[in-house]
Order: sequence, then structure tokens, then C-alpha cells
Amino acid sequence: MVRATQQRKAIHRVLINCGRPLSVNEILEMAQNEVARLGIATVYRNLKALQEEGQVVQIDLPGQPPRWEITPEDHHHYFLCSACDRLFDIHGCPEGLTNLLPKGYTLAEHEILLRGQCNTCSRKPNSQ
Amino acid sequence: MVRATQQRKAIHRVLINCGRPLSVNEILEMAQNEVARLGIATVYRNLKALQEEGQVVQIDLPGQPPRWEITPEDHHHYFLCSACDRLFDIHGCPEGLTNLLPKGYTLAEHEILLRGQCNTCSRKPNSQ
DNA sequence: GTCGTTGCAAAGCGTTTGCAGCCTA
DNA sequence: TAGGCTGCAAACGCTTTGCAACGAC
Repeated sequence: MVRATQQRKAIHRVLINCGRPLSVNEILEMAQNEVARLGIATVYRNLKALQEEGQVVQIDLPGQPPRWEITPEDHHHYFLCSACDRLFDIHGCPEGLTNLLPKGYTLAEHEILLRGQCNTCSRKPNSQ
Repeated sequence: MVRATQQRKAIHRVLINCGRPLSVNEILEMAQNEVARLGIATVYRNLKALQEEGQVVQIDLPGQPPRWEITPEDHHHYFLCSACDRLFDIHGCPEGLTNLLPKGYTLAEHEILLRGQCNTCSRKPNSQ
């Protein structure tokens, strides 16, 4: 039987309220505002449990620490800001992906990571 | 001044001869056939050095251990066959990537990973 | 009260670093 | 022969695990 502890509720709430994929440390820091003595092991344990329930998914991008977000309803991609290192969801897909395939190959899935500067950091050319 | 040691030459040669991206342990084991007492730290140090010289690149795919390969000549993407787990180069890029960006975002780079079945595995529907 | 969950600390695991000795140029 | 490079072991950062105490049901 799964128990709705303060810790688990805080971790889940942080992911819901923030609305973007968060690293384990971001989740820890935000959730500690609600449960001060929250430990990192509890964050890992609950993320894994929430993942098995299908509530959250782990996002594993090249060269980046793993991040977690609420299981998205739709298929989407990611934008990583090279200035502030925050990750954003990108909705929509480019055209003509199947045209890139060599003859005889079949496409099942695709993952796209865009890098650049977010709207906040684009306004401050000095940052990064 | 960079020295052409037996270890460095063995590591470089393994990557050239194998012709596919290798994990650090694969490189270690293969290079130990040439230099028996080769240590893992030396592999890491030389991969990093070869990377800084631009001779090799690290390939970091979601959910996979880092792999290393000889620096490819051109910008390209990857196709991972879900049946045979081999990785292929994909040449060309999709159109309209910038259209996906929210207002105010600027695009600098993009990485694409396609998954599906390669031409060999497409012919054998039983294999995964 | 039971037993799933927690915080802490220690253990794992892949990677990096410090250091004395080795070997290339 | 100088000093870059090596192997070894310890350190490192992130993640997992063991365990006694806690607290949701």
C-alpha cells in the first residue's frame, strides 16, 4: 500500500507547479521549502516510485544531468538554454524526418534537443 | 608537448580500426590486447586529450553509456536501430526547426536521434 | 499497532586526481 | 636528461542501500 506522506506530496506538487523538467537537486531545494528536513535519498526513492506509477518521467539529455517532469500528455521535444541551463518543452515537430532515412530504414521514434537562448537570456547578451 | 606513447597510440588505433562508437570499457579491453597493463585512468586521460585535439568525439545518447568515436567530417545525426542496437549516421537536417521556438528564443544548435529499424532488421519482422 | 516511509550515513559506480616512478623526445 | 605520461589508489559526485526511528492508515 502506498502512503501519501508529506514528502511524497511535496515532491509531486513541486513538479506540478513548476511546469518544466527539474533536476533532482532543483526538486530537493524546492520541496525543502515545504518539508525542511527532506533528504536527497527520499527524493530519489519517490521519483522512482512516481515513475513506476506512471506519474512522472525521467528525461535524459546528452551531456546533461537527468531531469524529471510530470508525464506529458503529448509528444514533444526540448529546448536547453545555454545561458541559464534551464530546460523548456517545445511543442510540435519538424517536417520531413522520414526523408532523412536511408533506403529500407523505418522510423519509429525521434528525439530532438534544441540549444540556444531562452527569451529571458536573449535580452541579456552578456550572460553566458 | 604531446608524446606518442604506446598507450595513446593503442587507444587511438582501437577507435580507428573498430569503426563504430565504443564505450570506455570496450576501449580499455581492446587496447589492453596491445598494452597489457593499461589502466582505466589512462584511457580517460587520453580520450579527453584526443577530444581536445579534435581527433575524437564523445557521443552521449539518452539512456546509454557515453561512447567515443573518431571525429566525423560533417555535421550529422544518429539513427539507433531498436532491433540490433547499432548506431548509424544520418546526413541532412529537417526543415523548419526555428519555427518550433517560442517567441524570443534563439536557436544555436540541434541534436536529433531517430529510432526505428535499419534496413537489415526491417526485413526480419520477428526481431523485436 | 503495523509496516511503509523517512533521514542519515555508508556503500556503489563511473570518472577524476595526486603522486612517485617511468619513458619519450 | 627533462618533464610529460603512466599505473595505482584515493577522492570525487551522483545515486542507491541498510537500518533504526517515525508516522500514515
